[in-house]
Amino acid sequence: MTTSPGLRERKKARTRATIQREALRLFQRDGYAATSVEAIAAAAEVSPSTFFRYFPTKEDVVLTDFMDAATVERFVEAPAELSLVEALTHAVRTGIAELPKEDFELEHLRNRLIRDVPELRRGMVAEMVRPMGLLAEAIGRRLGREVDDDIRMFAGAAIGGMVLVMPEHGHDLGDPEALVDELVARTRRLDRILTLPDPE
Amino acid sequence: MTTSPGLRERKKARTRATIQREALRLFQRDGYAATSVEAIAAAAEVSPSTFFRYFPTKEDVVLTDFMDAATVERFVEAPAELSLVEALTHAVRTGIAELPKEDFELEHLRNRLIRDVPELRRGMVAEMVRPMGLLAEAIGRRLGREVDDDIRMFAGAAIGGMVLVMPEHGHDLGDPEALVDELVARTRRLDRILTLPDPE
DNA sequence: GCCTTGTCTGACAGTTACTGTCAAAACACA
DNA sequence: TGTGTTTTGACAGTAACTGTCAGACAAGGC
Repeated sequence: MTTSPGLRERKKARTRATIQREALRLFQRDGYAATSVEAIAAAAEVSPSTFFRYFPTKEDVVLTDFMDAATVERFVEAPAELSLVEALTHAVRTGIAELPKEDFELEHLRNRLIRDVPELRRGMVAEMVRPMGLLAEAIGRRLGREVDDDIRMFAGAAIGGMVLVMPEHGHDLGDPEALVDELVARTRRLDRILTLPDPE
Repeated sequence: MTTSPGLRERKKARTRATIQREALRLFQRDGYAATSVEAIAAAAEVSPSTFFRYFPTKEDVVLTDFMDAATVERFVEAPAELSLVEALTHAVRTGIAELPKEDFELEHLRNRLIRDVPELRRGMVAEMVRPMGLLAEAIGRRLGREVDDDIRMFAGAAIGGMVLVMPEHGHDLGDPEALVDELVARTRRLDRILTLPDPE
């Protein structure tokens, strides 16, 4: 895994990371709207064309999906006694914990941007459809059960339930632990609201 | 109310309706992306500037909010024995029923566009934050209860729960009754998934 | 080392959604 | 009819994308 997968691949990964890092830095410094793709490309020392090859839109630099394959796996494999919502919390929580603190800095910056820039907030919500779908499938796997409308609704409701209460925390949640605490509190609430009916 | 509110207002309303009608017609004929704002403006016999005065973005021609003040009112005033989800169904259902069939045609066209054009679908989901907020407040009013995080989560979950199952109906739902049936079936499911805990 | 093959990059031109400004036109009201 | 306000159209400008194409660069066989 950590062994070199070819010079080409490594270079691509580095370019991508550089673009994202520089972009976030500029967004923070000058504001999202005021930072042009051209400026980002210049800061990352690539051409605008290259920028768009790595990120299809300017938004996507900030909105990389927060529910990845690893999170899904942790959700499915979570201790059996946990409820669905608890398992989800568990998955996200351990994900945050495993994050190197350098990455967490970036993550934190991303979250602040999403919270503060309306356009990004909007994009984030729009992007939630994918996590919903992923969660639905993951629930199916965790329960060893066909994905039906009940599961799809449950998944959508679980993600949708967080939309209005997330922007709430105006405080910054700079360190991982505070964020996790917040998350746990929220999801405990969510667990009392949601119930997945038995199949059929 | 129905008496003329001045020539000016009437003309504005007509212009707005014309723009929207022409836009939807062109979207249907040529496709959403292939129809430029300039073309819409020309078809509606206004200037592009005027188009943007009536609709801040091209998307907004299609994405006029489906949860308006009247729906909220019907929700709040729905029979007391109905559950929250049932009351919501009731509100939407009666809203559809009251729609003149000409308007329903347009509504139907809009729904098809939203379903079929990815960009619009995305926009629709992004726009759901507002209905969520409206629903949260409406729930507070209906229950005569302060809007807290439980209510916010419930509202978000109720709307979010529909996201994955709505695109499902590939069939067209051309007539209002079929649509209502579909809606009722969905929301009955939703009612078993969601529970609003008592305050505190 | 060298050459071929496939991939990545940069330059460029073009489209279009959207913004802001300003003078002219259309309406409201006396 | 005249005056003040609102609405409109023309125009210029910005910036996010899209598509194309030739040149640079890495991978792998010789």
